[in-house]
Amino acid sequence: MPELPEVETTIRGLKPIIGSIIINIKINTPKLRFIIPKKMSLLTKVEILEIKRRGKFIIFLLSNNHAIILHLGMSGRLRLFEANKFEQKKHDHFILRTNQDHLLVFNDARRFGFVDYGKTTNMFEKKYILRLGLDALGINLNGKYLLSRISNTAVPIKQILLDQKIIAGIGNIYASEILFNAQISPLVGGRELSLNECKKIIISTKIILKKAIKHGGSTLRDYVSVDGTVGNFQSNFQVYGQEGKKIFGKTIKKIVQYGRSTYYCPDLQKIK
DNA sequence: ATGATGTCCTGGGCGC
DNA sequence: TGCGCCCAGGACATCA
Repeated sequence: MPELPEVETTIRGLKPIIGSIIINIKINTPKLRFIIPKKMSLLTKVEILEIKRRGKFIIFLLSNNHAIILHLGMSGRLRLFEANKFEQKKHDHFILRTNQDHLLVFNDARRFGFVDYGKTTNMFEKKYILRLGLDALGINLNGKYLLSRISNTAVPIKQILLDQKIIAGIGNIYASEILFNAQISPLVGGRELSLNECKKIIISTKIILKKAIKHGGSTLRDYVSVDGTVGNFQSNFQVYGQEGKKIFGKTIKKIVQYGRSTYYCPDLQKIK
């Protein structure tokens, strides 16, 4: 579910617990995508120093030189509650209580998400972090970088945008929206793209993702921000989920690439 | 290496 | 109202 804008919206909503002390952590479900390290449930009297994002990963830096890394997967969400207003729900897998009586709750119906914990130095050496490409909103991400990463591959650009090893943060919804914005066909192979087209894609990436963040992300089924409010960028989708509708008089089409839906407008996004 | 497919899960929506 | 089927925002493994 959650792509970069939803993860970013989540992190911004977590500001109230920065500087708080963790009192305890309750693990209701020992295994999500991976087994949750047991020693995390022993965590106590540790300050949350910082909450960062890397691609779609959420990183909590703690005062004991340890870090929690969390991925929301497809259906995961983090919610923040006042302790006295909280009612546990189905799929609340992980509950962190702070000294301010905030509860941070990780709910994930499909359990494709995960929570990991360990020494900060070790956490940044995890392969799921090391292999990430440049962040989609990173200052270093530019057309030249994209070109250098894709100039040898026939993989279609839609699939390339989903590859976290190349650009970290884009998911299936925003990939379609970005390519529509850049007026580039999702079917074009990486090696067919010029530097100028790569530049266009990166510019569109930043435009779309930033705009989505401004709108609090997109809510289709699962996603809500930490206070439970829904994002509304979905009302700005130009092509995603819009099969058969017209844009500038041209029809939007849905195709399947690598088992994932792609929406685009063949008349406006030509394969050169 | 590549690309197509399967897998981990639950739940919502739709057709019947 | 119920049932079965298909689909879903992620990421990875496996197979030919």
